[in-house]
Amino acid sequence: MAKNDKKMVDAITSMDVDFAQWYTDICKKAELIAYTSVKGCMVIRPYGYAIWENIQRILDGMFKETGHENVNMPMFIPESLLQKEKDHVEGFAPEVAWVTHGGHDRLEEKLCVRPTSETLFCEHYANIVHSYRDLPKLYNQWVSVVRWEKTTRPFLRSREFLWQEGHTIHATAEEAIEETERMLNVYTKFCEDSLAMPVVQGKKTESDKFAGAVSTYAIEALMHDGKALQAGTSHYFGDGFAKAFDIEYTDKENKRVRPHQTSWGVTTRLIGAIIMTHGDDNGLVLPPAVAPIQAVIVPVAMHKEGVLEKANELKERLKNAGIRVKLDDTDNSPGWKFAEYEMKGVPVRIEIGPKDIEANQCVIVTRHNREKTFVSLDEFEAMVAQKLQDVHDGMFAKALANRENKTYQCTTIEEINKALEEKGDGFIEAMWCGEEACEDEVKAQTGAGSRCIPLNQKNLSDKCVCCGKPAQHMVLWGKAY
RNA sequence: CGGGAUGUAGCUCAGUUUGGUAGAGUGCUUGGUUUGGGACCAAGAUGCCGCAGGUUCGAGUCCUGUCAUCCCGACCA
Repeated sequence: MAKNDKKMVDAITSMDVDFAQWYTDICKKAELIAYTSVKGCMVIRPYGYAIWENIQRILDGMFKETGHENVNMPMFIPESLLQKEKDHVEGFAPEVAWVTHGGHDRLEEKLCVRPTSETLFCEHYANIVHSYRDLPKLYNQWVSVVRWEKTTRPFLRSREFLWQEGHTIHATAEEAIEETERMLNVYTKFCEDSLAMPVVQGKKTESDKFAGAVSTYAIEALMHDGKALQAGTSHYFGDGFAKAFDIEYTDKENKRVRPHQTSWGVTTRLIGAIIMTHGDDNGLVLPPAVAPIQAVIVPVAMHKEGVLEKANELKERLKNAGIRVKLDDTDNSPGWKFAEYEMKGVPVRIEIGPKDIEANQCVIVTRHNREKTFVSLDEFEAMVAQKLQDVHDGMFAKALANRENKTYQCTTIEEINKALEEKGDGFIEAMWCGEEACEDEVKAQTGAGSRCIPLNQKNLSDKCVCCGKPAQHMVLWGKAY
């Protein structure tokens, strides 16, 4: 540890002292966001947006790989259209923003700013789906949506947020269910392989599912402070929306039948998840796959002959190797740069100075553990690539260990409270009878709500943790963002 | 939406009790010296004191309203 540690830590609030303040500090100091004069609407600054662009690029590739096409729907929904599906409108009505005027004139029918686009997709599908030959339609869009949240936080809960929403329509229930599961798996793979973030796949309980869905699946992640964050959802709609929006097609037997639908989405909340899963007291720690800068080169004693030339040469070598690299040749001190790029979460730092050049080497420092390695320039590109992989693996292992240390099996409410009290917030695995009353009771008595019914079930007991009646499922419980 | 707190230079904050010419540190600009964990010297620039009303000869300071941010609840991706 460097002797100047204290000075660096002073830059942000320690996560152990005040996790919420630490989170806000990271958002601002790593230049991810800036606040604006509109509550809950933030500027996503270039560095933050670059993370989102990388998330988009990778996910969009995965969507295309699974046969999806991108489209763009209007941002306005007429009130009458929103109201076609009863559960859907009831679920979203409390948080929609309305447009009532165009210029100076009051609108005949007010327009809702989309909180999600099921209704628009359904209206469109009713127009273009006529035959089994028209199915499936596998659509996705990258847009922003608006939900009039009461309490807002950068990335985690803003009134406008960026997301992708996939909307698909299929000939049969089986196909649609398969799609729902496929996309849940795509999200899981993305979180684990690209964000180094382990997630639990599960099904939402009846009370917690999407407004209008038959079933909602989700991936749940555990943050460093032991609180849960829903990282993505995938819904199966059955033919409920098709009924409400009068979507029908003619099948091979010349019969009129209803198609089955899905929708699925992830949002800029994933950036919040990255911050809270991987960050530390020195700042952000970014997964290499989505880091805007994967490797930063810090020249030492820059004015000395040959240093900057060598640094530039290393930059070119990494660029040619397909690594996102930045050379910082500003005249800030090396120490300043070290701290700066740690705050920004750059996975790998390369130091190159006169002593290194003489020895045909450089120093590679990995962000997640701040380990230094001296590396021969002969194997430079391969070693940087290896270190990026090490950072990813190390981050994943650390996040998984955190989750495992904070996952508690309980068979009574007393045990839940005891675990949360003694070990801190975390995931609770406990059996449940399936009654909403018990779900509510557990939350009321422990503060931990049901997060999901994990697909990977364990049989911890044959009795409900709350009422003691026969258990149906193991539920994952936790306090959530 | 309920309870609490805060808005003054890019950032962190003092000044508000007791109304009287707008402050500090840091950052920024320029020049020089430096450079392996947030360097140093010198000179310089930077403010509708969140916004709108009101009281007053005079408001950063007092009063009313409003907006934003943070924390704790209820609701949510």
